[in-house]
Amino acid sequence: MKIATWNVNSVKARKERLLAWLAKHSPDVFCLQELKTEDARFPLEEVRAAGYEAALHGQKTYNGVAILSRTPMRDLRAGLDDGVDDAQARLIAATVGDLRVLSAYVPNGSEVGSDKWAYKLAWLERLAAYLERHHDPGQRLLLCGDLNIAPDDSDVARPDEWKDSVLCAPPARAAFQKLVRWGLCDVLRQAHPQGGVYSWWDYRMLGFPKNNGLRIDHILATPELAKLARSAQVDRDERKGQSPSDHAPVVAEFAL
DNA sequence: ATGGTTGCTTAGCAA
Repeated sequence: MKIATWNVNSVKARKERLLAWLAKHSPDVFCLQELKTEDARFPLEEVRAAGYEAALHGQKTYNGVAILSRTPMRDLRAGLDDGVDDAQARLIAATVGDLRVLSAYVPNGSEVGSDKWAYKLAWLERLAAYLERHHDPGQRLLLCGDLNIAPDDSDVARPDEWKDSVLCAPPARAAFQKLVRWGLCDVLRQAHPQGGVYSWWDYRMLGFPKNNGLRIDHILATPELAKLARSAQVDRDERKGQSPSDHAPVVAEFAL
């Protein structure tokens, strides 16, 4: 079973790339982030024609997440489901077979110390509470998406340049470790323990040509599921060419 | 070097 996650940075701007990627890689489950569009404007017919069902939690202009699946999904849940008044569409969950799948777009946080930074840390706390409330580490659970955290310096091409950023600051990394301690394994790290694998390169300052990358997109799995991982990688080629997203897809194969 | 680029929406925000 092939699982993938990709921050597309606008599904409308990336429609042709998305359809081409589906045709080429045929993931069984594909988590998407930053759709930047309402559900009614998602290219549903084209995605269906490619052989996928879609669970959508869209939003105009910003955010928006989805899960695509070749087989039927059930028990869809959008949002953090905690009663907080929050208009930002950043989480959707669905069950595929006996697998619970979460597609998450964690807030970027802008600058350390800003209001957006506080929202990021609060959102991560709410995500941890969501896991406690709805799940346990004994289940087959996948948390996929743009978590906007580079867990370790080995996930950053230029650690000194990024150490004070919202992607690397200690409170963000501590929030990631809290998810790990709860019972989520970092499947991509497991496949590349030496690091040096990146999933995002800033459009600015020639980020990709200089390979000034960070690993902020993740496939996390509960322990029994992580043991079934057979491969995990970043499709770095998707970052190349005309009109790429600033993120590359992360792909993992499971013996399921 | 508070720079630089992209997308959405149309001047300014978010990343």
